[in-house]
Amino acid sequence: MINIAQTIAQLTSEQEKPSIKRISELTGYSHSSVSRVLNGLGDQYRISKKAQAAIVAKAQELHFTPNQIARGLRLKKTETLGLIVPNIANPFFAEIAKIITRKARSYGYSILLLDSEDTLEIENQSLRTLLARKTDGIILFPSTSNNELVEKIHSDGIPIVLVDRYYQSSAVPYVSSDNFQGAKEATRFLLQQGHQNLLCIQGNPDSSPNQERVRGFLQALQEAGITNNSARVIGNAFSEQNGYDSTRQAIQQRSITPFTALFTLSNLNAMGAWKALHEAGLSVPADVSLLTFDNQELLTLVSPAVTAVDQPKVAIGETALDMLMQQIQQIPLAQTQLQLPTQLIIRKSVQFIN
Amino acid sequence: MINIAQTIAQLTSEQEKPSIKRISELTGYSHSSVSRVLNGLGDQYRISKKAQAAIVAKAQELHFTPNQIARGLRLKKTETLGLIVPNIANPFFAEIAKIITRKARSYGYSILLLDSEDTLEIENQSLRTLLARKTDGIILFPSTSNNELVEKIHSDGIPIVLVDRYYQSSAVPYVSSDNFQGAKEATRFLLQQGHQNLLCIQGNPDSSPNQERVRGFLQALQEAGITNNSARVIGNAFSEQNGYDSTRQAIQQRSITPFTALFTLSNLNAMGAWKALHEAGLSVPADVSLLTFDNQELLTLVSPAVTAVDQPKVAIGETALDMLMQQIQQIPLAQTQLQLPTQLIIRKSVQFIN
DNA sequence: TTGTATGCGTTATCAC
DNA sequence: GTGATAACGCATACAA
Repeated sequence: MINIAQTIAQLTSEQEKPSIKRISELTGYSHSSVSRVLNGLGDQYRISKKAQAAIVAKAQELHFTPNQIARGLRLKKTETLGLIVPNIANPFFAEIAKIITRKARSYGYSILLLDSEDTLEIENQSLRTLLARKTDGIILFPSTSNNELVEKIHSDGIPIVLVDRYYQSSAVPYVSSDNFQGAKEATRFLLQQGHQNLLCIQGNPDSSPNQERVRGFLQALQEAGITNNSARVIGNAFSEQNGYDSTRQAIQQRSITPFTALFTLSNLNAMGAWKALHEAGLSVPADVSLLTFDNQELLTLVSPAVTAVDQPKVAIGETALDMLMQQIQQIPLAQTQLQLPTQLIIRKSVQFIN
Repeated sequence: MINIAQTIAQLTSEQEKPSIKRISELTGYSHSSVSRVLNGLGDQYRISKKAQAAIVAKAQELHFTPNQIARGLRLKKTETLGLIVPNIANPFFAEIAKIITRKARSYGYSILLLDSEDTLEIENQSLRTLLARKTDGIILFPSTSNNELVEKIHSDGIPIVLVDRYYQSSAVPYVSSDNFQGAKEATRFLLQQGHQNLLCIQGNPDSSPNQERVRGFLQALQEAGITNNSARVIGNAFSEQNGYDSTRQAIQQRSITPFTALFTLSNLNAMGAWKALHEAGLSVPADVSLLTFDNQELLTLVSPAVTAVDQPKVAIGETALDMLMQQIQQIPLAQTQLQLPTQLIIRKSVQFIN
């Protein structure tokens, strides 16, 4: 009786996971042959039609899918890419993540998503995770303006590309918006509309996009003959809170430092500024004109719709992936440091004055 | 000469990747001992302090990190979770993804992110990808109202939990908002404010959240003695476009089917409706009151701020992960089908009339 | 206290 | 045409 029970148990457990070994047992062919056939190498190895048919049939019957873990171990490639973003809940990052995910899928690659919370500590922990998991490449939105671990990864020859932010005087490949030109163009537009007293609400001063945007802002002012404007750059974070606080403070000191236009350096900053302006009873653009870096759907919904510098998110995401895939395929990169042009989208939040 | 060159090449290539084998060679201890020490089992196996010290020192020197692929193959667990969302660029999904990613990290788990584009085909492809990659569990935001593959995965004992949407009369565990109660409460509020002629702009009629919301809407009307209102549910997708189109159409037919309040069933629908209302020169709430399911930051920025049904995103994300981890750890779930309470957030977009 | 041998599922090298 | 056999890097049962 015990034997029978055991036999039944065995038969039942014989419902093992489909594997090459199992197909080999069931068809009578060696696992080498099975592997070859299933990888489409049957003809190349001149395996008989009969054997091929039997193997394929059994594989389909068992719904066989190769174990990617085993495959990854053997092949030393996982067909997985690591993506580290500072905050996936921020639409800017989410939209680019979408582009990247979609394109990666078209390459047959999957995405391991890590959220660094805009923190060096978690960023590095995430990088180590990706290293241990042997992802074939890494796409990183850096949270700081330099990172030794990233430099090491790059010099170790592991494919990596930086997006949005980058490191000064570093050879690590990156793709970002042309923040300098974008900010300069936006500032010029403000000046053309007759605004002389501008106020710039910046984000994280330690980040390259912010630095470049501020540089564009100041350069446009300088070219217009307006000098000594560095005091007109306030704020310190890419957050709604900072946009709100900085704007409130600016409004209070308006008698000392007057302004007719606000240039916010990110979408979150713009949202905060917008709130503060409305709370103070100031009307856009009648009282204060508003222009922001980083175009977003919601800017078209508020009234008046907000004039914005649009970043080429699709191009950024696709280029990042292309650059990464080229590294993975050992194709030398034509350009390793790319700054893509932005576009000024004129809406209703900037008024002409004189 | 050739020999020398070869020797040098060997020496150089001797810079192999750090591995247990390598540490074993360098320290003179067997790889079993190395593995044990590195997994913190040194004392348990009574490995000498001296050996432990030597092994740990060498591991640190080489910056050894265990290869998670090999580990996964051996241990049959990857410490990776699959997350399939319909659209990572939609803030609702992105915010929950953030919660999930963060909490997963605290468990030591990583997230493989797939975007199904709200399509059954890509959803199934994504599921197969996760199966092949042997993720320890799957969190799925379904794109349809049933899916045989999901049922099979669940009956195969693979940990899975559905989020936001779920399947009728299915045993697959899920967590979502209490869409019925939320919609009912919102509708009641509209009625209390004196509105009798309501119009509901729905999302995907094939999805469970939409069905439940519509049910709540109709039930509240019925309880108020208002009948024959099914004609007052229009639209067919959770998109801005559908919100826009449906609203425009409703405005045109306003003389036939008058309405004083609009109840949109998602944030994107609300955005579209908002646009259409403004384009038509209708003022909120003076001409038309607006209330939407799905609270979002941007609803506080527009003027007037929009009254909304807030879904407990944090609780949804965390509960989903808890339920998944319990399955992974073979802990029986106390409840497999959870509907979490929503909260009506009253702002300025609904006017009292009589 | 430590080492040997085996296997996870796959692909690749070689032999016949 | 096909099949042993080894190897990827790790963990572990079994020895000693």
